[in-house]
Amino acid sequence: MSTKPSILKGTRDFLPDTMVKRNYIFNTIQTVFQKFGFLPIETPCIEKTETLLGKYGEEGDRLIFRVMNQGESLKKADLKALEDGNIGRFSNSISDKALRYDLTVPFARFVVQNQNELSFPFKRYQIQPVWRGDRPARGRYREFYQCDADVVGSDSLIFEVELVQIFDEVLTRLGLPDFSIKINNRKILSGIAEVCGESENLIPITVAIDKLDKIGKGGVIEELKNRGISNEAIQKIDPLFELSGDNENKLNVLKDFLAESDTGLKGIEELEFVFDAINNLGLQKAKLELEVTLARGLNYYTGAIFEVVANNVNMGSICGGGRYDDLTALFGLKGMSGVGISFGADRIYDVMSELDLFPNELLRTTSYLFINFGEKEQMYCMGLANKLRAENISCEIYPESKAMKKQMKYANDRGIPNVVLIGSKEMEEGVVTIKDMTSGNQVTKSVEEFLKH
RNA sequence: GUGGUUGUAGCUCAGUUGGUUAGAGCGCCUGGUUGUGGUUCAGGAGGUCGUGGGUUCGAGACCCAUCUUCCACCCCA
Repeated sequence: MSTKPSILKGTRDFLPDTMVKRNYIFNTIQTVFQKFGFLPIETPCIEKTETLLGKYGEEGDRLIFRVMNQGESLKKADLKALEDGNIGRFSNSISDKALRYDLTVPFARFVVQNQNELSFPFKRYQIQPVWRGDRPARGRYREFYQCDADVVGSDSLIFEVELVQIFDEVLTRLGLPDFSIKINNRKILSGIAEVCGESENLIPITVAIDKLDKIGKGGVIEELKNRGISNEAIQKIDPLFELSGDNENKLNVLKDFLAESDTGLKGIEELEFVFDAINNLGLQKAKLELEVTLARGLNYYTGAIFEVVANNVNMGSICGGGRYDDLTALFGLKGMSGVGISFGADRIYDVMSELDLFPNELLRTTSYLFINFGEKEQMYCMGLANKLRAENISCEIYPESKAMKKQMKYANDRGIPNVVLIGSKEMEEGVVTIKDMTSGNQVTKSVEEFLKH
């Protein structure tokens, strides 16, 4: 019995015309990463569960794809836990491995494990798929690629600046017409909570104010109330909702607001450094915006936080990133500050498709198709193809001497711009007939002239 | 995970208050005399109407379940 084949929800097959566009994105990102001195690594797609669990917050843990144990070890299943409804313990009893949820945590593990082989500050890039047991939606997949660049072993703020430059360079190269790099600092968020006397409620506060642009000021205040934040604190925060003007303005307001908080002021100082540097160096297409409401879900961030959105497109953030002071400490290596960014290639793809930003010539992977007229001609064409390929010109030979109509159609469907016709007549005379598939024009030239280009 | 929504040919969709052999456009295949694609003309193939139950003399249309699609929330790349 054959069933209709299908793939898992949230996963995708990529056809060639999609792949050439995806590769174009990956190559662009990789080129820029290399330009800034980042080195490539890879890590396994499957990790020990203990490596991943507890690094992404409660919601994150829930979305990690667990991989079941094999064979005999399944007998260790904790059926009692299952009966008690303790799904977590039951899962752990039948699974001790999981698919990676992002590239940052495995990277932290990698750094600790290989610390003696690395020289610091270590700058790595990594382009690999990650998996999330999320419900798929527009721009959200269960399997998708992340393109990460991180630096560990330095708390220098020049990396924050360089990472902003990388965002700018990559997305400008890809032709995005209008995008914003939003930046904030966890220390500012801590400072806000501190000034309000709600330090212990940092997470609920940030989650609530993160939604400002979605649910508006009223909605945020309500949410803060629901989360048990005191009225005095809410009143205190209030002016921040009205924060407007340019980045400098916002920083000045914040400076007053956070005057009592050393942590908060430190955050401002860090941001000022980044803004000053970027003002000096300039950006190509990106707008760099201070966004106090930017929080981001990942718990491990401690300093700068980044998020990039494409303007005028209905799509979540296309890139993210931030500084994490102590991620490697979780694996036993202290004092290793890190900062990194991630490009969501799949979402960038979706945005570029929507805005029609892919160059047309991407699909033209083959320049010449040799029409096949028979055994003798085929061999002769293979010789010419050899010479073209030696010059790095891509070409192919139709594999059978089928009806010319079929061969031409193949060239047409494949978007091959030139067809080479060499029948017995051309062979005898030492010439080739070349048809330009766009115009339909045909010219005949000598073999030498054809190979010269 | 919560609420709603969708499912008919490879694709986009029609299909009248349940009633014979389920349609269109595009795509695909074949041909318009054996060296010409894209355009044009003439033919053709292709659907157990998501799946499994149920109501009915009769279901693509109605009911239930399940899967799937899309949207919002949650969260996120």
